Amino acid sequence: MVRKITMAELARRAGVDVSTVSRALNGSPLVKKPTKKLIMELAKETGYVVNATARDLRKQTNQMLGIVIPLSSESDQSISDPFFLEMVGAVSHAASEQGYDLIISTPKDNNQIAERNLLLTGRAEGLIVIGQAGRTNRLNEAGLADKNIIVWGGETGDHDYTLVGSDNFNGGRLATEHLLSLGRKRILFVGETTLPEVALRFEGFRAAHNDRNCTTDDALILPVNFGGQTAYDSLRKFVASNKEFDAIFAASDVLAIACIQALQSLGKSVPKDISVVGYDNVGLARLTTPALTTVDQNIERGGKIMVDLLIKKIRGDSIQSQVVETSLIVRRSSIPE
Amino acid sequence: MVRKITMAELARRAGVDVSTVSRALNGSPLVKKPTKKLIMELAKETGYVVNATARDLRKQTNQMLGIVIPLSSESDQSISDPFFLEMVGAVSHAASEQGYDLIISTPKDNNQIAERNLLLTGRAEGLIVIGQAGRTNRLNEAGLADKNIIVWGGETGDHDYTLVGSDNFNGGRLATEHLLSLGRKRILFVGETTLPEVALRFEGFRAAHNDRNCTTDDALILPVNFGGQTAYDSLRKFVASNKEFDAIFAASDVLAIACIQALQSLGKSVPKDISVVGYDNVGLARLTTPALTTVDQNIERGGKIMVDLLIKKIRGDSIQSQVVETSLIVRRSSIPE
DNA sequence: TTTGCTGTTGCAATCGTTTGTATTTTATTT
DNA sequence: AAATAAAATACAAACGATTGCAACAGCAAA
Repeated sequence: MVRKITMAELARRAGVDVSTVSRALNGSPLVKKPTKKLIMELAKETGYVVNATARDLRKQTNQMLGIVIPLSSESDQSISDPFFLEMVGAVSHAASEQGYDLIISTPKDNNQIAERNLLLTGRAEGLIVIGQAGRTNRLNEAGLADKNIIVWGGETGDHDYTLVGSDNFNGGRLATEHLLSLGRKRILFVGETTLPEVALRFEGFRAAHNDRNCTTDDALILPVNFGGQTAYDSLRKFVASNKEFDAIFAASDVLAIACIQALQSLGKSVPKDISVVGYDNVGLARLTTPALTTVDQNIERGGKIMVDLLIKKIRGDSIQSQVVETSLIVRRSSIPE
Repeated sequence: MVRKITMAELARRAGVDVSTVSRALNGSPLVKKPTKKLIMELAKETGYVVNATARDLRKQTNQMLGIVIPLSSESDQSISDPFFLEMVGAVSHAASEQGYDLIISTPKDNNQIAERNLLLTGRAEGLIVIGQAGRTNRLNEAGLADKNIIVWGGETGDHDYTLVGSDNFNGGRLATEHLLSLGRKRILFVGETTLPEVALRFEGFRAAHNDRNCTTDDALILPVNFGGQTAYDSLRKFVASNKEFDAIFAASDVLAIACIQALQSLGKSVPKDISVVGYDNVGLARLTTPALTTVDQNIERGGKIMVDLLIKKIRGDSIQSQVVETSLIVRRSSIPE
C-alpha cells in the first residue's frame, strides 16, 4: 500500500507551513490567492485527502450518527424484517441530507455494548435505537438516557430518553374500527402484547370495541412474536382448534402476510371469508395478493423526525418526545367485496 | 453536557502515569495486579470509555467498513428495494461477526464523492459497493480500483476492481430452462438488458433457448429498469398490445411481483395462464400469492463473502473476484398445476 | 527615515491515545 | 549488605490535523 500523503508532506512540497496548507484547504481568507492556488493544485495532483480521524480528534466532532437495531431473541424479529430495513433506509436518507454519515450496528442480544461502544467512544455523536425490544429500561440502566439518544418505540411512561414512535393506540383503534364497520364481529388479535408498541395497539383494539359496545374475547388473542414462520404455524393450529373468527388484526405486516398465507393454505379466502389488516405499511404490503390493508407507520417521515431531533439535541437544543401520526391505508385484504 | 473523562484524568486520580492507565486498560502484563485493579475500578466508577478517535489516530486503524449504494437515476432502483436492504443486513451481520462496524452511505447520483469521502479520508478501511449501477467505469476512473474495494455486480470484463456477484448467466439459464421444461414456449423477458447483471441473465435466457433448439423472439423483451411501478404500467400496456406470451422471466423479484399484480389486475391467472419466475429470492418472495419461483442470489452468503474478502484485502492478502452460486427456488408462481 | 497598519505566514500547543525506551522500584542472589 | 536481575512505572514522542497568537513582510502616512 502506498503511504498516504499527509498535510506535512504537502507543506514541504509547497514550501510553506502546515498551518497555511490547512487554512488554504479550508478556504480561509487568511491565505493569499496565489499560495492558495498553488496548494490546491498540489493537493489535486497528489490526490491528497484530509485524514478524517485527525480532524475529528482535533475538532472534537465527527459528522456521524449511529443506528442500532437490538434484536432480542424474545422478539424473534430479524434484521431482515422489512420494517427495520426500511427504517434504516429512511434514517440513512435523512442523515445524509443533513451531512451526516450513518453507522449501523446490529448487536445480537449482548445488551448495552453496542450503544456504549458507538456513543461513548465518540464514534457517533448521536444514536438512534430502533425498538425497545422488550427491554424498556436497558437505556435507563445504562445511564445513557440523557445522552444524545433517540428511541423508536411505544410510549411506556417510565423512560427518561426521548421517544419517537407512531401513534400506536390510535393505529390500533383505526384498524379495528375499520373491521368493525365492515360488519366483522369476531376479530383475532395477532401479536405479542407484552411488547410496549404492541400493547398500545391492543389497547386501541379494545377501545374501538368499546366505542361500538362490542365485547372483546380473550380467546381471540394469538400471542406471537415478530417472526413470520411462528405466526404461520400458530395460526394454522389456532384455526384447527375451531374457534370462530371473521377477521384478523396483526401487529405487523409480516405477521399479517404470514396469516394470509396460513389461511389460504387452509382453503380460506381473504378477504371473502376473513378480513385481514396489518401494521407498518412496508413497501411490499402493496404487492401482496390481495394487497394488504394496513396502518401506515410513515417510516420515511419517522426516520426524518428522529434524525432532525437528534441533530438538534447534539447542537444543544432541548427536545421532546414526539408522536408520528398514523393513518389507515385501505387495500383489498380487508374488504369482503 | 458533562465534560467527558479522559485517560489523563483517570491517571491523575490513580496517581499514576497515563501510559500505565493505557496499559492497564488494555490488559498489558506489564502492570502490577493491584495497580491494574485500582485503575479498572476507577474506570468503572467514573464511567470512563476510551476515545475511539484518539485511539484510531494513534493506531492508524479503525474497525470500520463502508457500504455504499449508488442509486443512479437511470436504474430507478431505490434504497427501499428489498434486495438492497437485505444486502445491507447481510453485510452488517458479517461485518459485526468480524468485529467491524459498518458505515452506510446512500449518495444520490453525485458519483465518486461518497467513495472518496469514506475510503480516502480513512473513515473506513474498506468499501463495499453494491451494484455498478450502469456506470461500470466509475471506480476505474476514480483511481480507486486498486484500493480496498469490493463491488457487487455482474462481470463485465473491463474492470480493475474485485468483483463479487451471483452467477447471473447460470441463474438466467436455470430459470429459463425451468419454464421451457414446463412446456412454456413464449417467454417474456422483463428487465433492462443494458445493465451488466441483467445482460448476463439475458444471455443465460438465450442459452437455455438454444439448448432446446427454441428460438427467442426479440419482441418478447420488455426493457424496464428496476422500479416496480414502471414494470406494472409497462406490462399492462404490453398485454394490451396483444402480443402472445405464456411465461415471464423477470430480472428481479420486485419486477416479478409487479408483473403478477399487473396480470391479475387484467384478469389473468398466475400460474395457470402465465408462469412467472423472478430473480433475487428476497424474503418476501415466499410470502406472495402465489409464492414466487425465483433464482436465489444467496444474499446472506454473498454479503459474508464480500466482507471476508475485503478484510483479507485490508490485511494485505491478495484476493480474487468470486462468483456466488445461484440456484433455482421453485415455488407456486411458475407451476401451471 | 520612522511609525503604524494590514495582510500573510509561521510557531507551537492541542485533541486523547499508544508504545519504545529510560528510569525507578522491588526481589533475588551472593 | 551489596550487586544484579527482574518487574513496574514514568517519560516523551508519535499519530495528522486545527487554531490562537506571534512574527514578519510590504506599504502608506507622518
